[in-house]
Amino acid sequence: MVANIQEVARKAGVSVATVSRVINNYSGVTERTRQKVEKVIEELNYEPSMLGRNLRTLESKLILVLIPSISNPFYTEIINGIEETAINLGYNILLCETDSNPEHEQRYFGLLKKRMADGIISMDPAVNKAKLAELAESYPIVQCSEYDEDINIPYVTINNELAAYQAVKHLVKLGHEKVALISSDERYLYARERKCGYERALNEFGITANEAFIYHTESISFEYGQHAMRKLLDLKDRPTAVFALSDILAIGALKEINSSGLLVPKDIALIGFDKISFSNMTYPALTTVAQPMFKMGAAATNMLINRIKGMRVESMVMEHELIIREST
Amino acid sequence: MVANIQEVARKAGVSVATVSRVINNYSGVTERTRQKVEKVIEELNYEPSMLGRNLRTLESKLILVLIPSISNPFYTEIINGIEETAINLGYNILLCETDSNPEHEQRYFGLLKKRMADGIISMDPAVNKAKLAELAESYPIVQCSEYDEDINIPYVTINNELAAYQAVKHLVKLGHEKVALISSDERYLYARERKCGYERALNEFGITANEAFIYHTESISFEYGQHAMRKLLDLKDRPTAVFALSDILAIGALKEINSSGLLVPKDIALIGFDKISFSNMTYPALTTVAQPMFKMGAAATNMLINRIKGMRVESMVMEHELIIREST
DNA sequence: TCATAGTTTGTAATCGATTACAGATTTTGG
DNA sequence: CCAAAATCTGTAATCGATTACAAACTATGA
Repeated sequence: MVANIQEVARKAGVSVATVSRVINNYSGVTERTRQKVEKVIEELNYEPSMLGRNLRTLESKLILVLIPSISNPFYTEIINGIEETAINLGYNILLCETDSNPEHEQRYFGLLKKRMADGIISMDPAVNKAKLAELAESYPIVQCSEYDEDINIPYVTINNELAAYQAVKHLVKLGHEKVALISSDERYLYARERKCGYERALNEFGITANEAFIYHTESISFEYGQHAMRKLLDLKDRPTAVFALSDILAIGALKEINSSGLLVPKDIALIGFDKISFSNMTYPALTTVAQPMFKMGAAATNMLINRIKGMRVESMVMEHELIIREST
Repeated sequence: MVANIQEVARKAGVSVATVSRVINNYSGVTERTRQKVEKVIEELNYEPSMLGRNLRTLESKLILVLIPSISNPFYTEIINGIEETAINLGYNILLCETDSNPEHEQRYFGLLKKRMADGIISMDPAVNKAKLAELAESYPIVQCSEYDEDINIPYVTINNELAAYQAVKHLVKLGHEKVALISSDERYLYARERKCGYERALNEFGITANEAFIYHTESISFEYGQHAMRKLLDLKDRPTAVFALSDILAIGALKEINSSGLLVPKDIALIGFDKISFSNMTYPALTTVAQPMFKMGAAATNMLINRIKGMRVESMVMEHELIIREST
C-alpha cells in the first residue's frame, strides 16, 4: 500500500542510499539522479517512515511536557511557547498530565527510558525531585517555572521574590496597610519565594505582617480561592487588600468578595499572579504579575533540545512585569 | 550504556525470542526461564526500546489530537477525556495546535503519513474537510465535537439544535421576548445548528426573530463577545436576554454588560454554551449548556483506537444538559 | 592517451525489537 | 520403555530507514 524506500530505489533504478541522500538533501548527488528520484517519490506518493529513521538514529524527535493539569491556563500559555519552538526545531510534544500523581509521573519517566521521547520539560511543582535528578543523569531534562536549585538540572524561571515584592509594594503605595496573602502549599518553592517578597514589602514600610492575614490553601483551584477569601472576610478586622499567589486563586477571591456585596477595588483591592488570559475577563479586570509564559516555554525548549544535542546549557531567570488594571 | 534485548539474552543464556516472550508476557515460557530472564532484566535495568518495537509492528502508539488552540478551555476538558482513555489503551497523545492554519494542519497530516502517529482525532472546525476525507481513506480518523456528515468519517457530538432550543426556551419561559443571539461564523456547522434551535424556540412561542438581535462574530474569543454585546447594548430597542454560542463569548458579553452599569440577570439575562470551568467563576455564574466533554473525548478515543485495530465504528450523539445558574 | 584526483553511486551492516518456523525437550499413554 | 503429542526454545528474517566504506565513474592535466 504505502511505498517504502526500497520501492522508490527500484523504480528509480538507484540504490536506497541514493534515495536516502535525496530525501535528506545531502550534497553529492547529481542533478539528473536527484530529479529522477524526486519524480518517483512524487509518483509513489512516498513519505519516509519515521519509524525506520527513528530506530536507525536512535531518537524519537518527541519531547515530554510534564504538567500537573492541562486545565490550568498558566500551563497552556507556556505550552504554546514550547510547541512553536519544538516544531521549528523538528520536534513534537507529548502531552503528559501528571495530576501530581507519582504513578502517572513514573509512567512518563518510563516513556523516556523506553526511548519513546528524547527529553523532558518538567513543569510539575509536585514532581519527585529525587527521581527527576536521578533520571537527569542519563537523560536530557530541563525545569520550567517551578524548579529546584539543589538538583543539578537547568531551569528557566522568574524572580518570584522580587515580583511579589513589587506587587505588594504597589498595594502599600496605594495606602493599604492591611494586606492579606492567599498562598498555597509552602512545599512549593514559588510559594515560599513569593511569601518572602510579600513580607519584605511590608517590612520595608514598617508594617508588621499579621499572621491572620496569611492564608494557606490546600490546592490552587478556584474554590480554594473563594474559601480563603471567605475566611479573610470573616475576620473582625478584615484586610483592605489581597495578594493572591495565582490568578485562579484571585478570581476565586474576587467572586467571594462580589458575592458578599463588597466592591473591588473600592472596598478591597486585589492582585493576582501569572496574567492568564482570564485575568482580563473578570469584572473588574485583575491587576496581576505577568510571567513571560510563551518566552519561558520557548527558552525551556531551546535549552532542552541543546541538551539533547549534547551541549551544556545555562539556567535563566526571565523578566516579569506588574500589570496594573482595574482591581487595584 | 542502555542494555538492549541482545545483551539480556546473552546474559540470561537464552535467545532474544525468549526474552521477547517474557517481556510481552506470552505463554509458553517455563517458570524457570522466565525468572532467569526477569532477573537479568532487573540487573541490567533493561527497558525494551519502543523504537525497535514500533518499527517491527509498524505502529507508533501515538494519536494526533487536532485542535485550533490549546488555550480554549473547551478543548482542554475534552483532551482530559482523550488522554485518560488513550493511556488506558496503551497510547499517548501528540498535541497538535492548528491555529486554524492550513499549513499547520498539513504538517500534522504529514506526521500521519510518515507513520509518526497511528490516527487522528480532529476537533478543528476549520479543518479542510476535503483533505480530511481523502486522508480518511487510508488512515484512521474520527471527528469530535465539530463534524461533517457528508464526509464519511465517524464522529461524536451532541444535538446542537436541541440544546440551543432548550436554552432559548428557558429564556422565553422566564418572560423574555427580546432574545439576542451572539453567534460565530456560520461556516461552522455547530453555529448553524444552534441558530436553528434558537429560531425554533422563538417561533414556537410566536416570537418573530429580530434580525438586529442576531450578531455574528468573526472569532470566538472574549474580545469579540465584548464587542458584540456593545453593539447589542447600543440598539435603541435593546434585548433583555442574550444567548451566546459559547461560554467565552458569554463571558465577554457579561463583562461588557457589567461595565455599562447594567446587572445580570436583572437587566439582561445571559446564557452561554459548553460549561467550561470558568463559566462558574464569573459573577454571576453563567447559566450554560453542558457538553459532556470528558465523555466525548473518551468516546472519540475509543472509536479511533477501534478503527486503528481495523474495526468498524458508529458515530454517536451524546447527551447535553442545561445548567441553570445565576445569570438567568 | 592515461594516471590521478575528485565525484557520484552502490553494497551491506546496523539500529532493537517481533515472530514464523524449525528443532529440542518434556510429557503422556499404551 | 518408546513413540507420539505437547510444550518449550532458538534461528533467522523482517520492519524501513541511515551510513561507512568500497566501487564506479568523470574530469583534469601532462
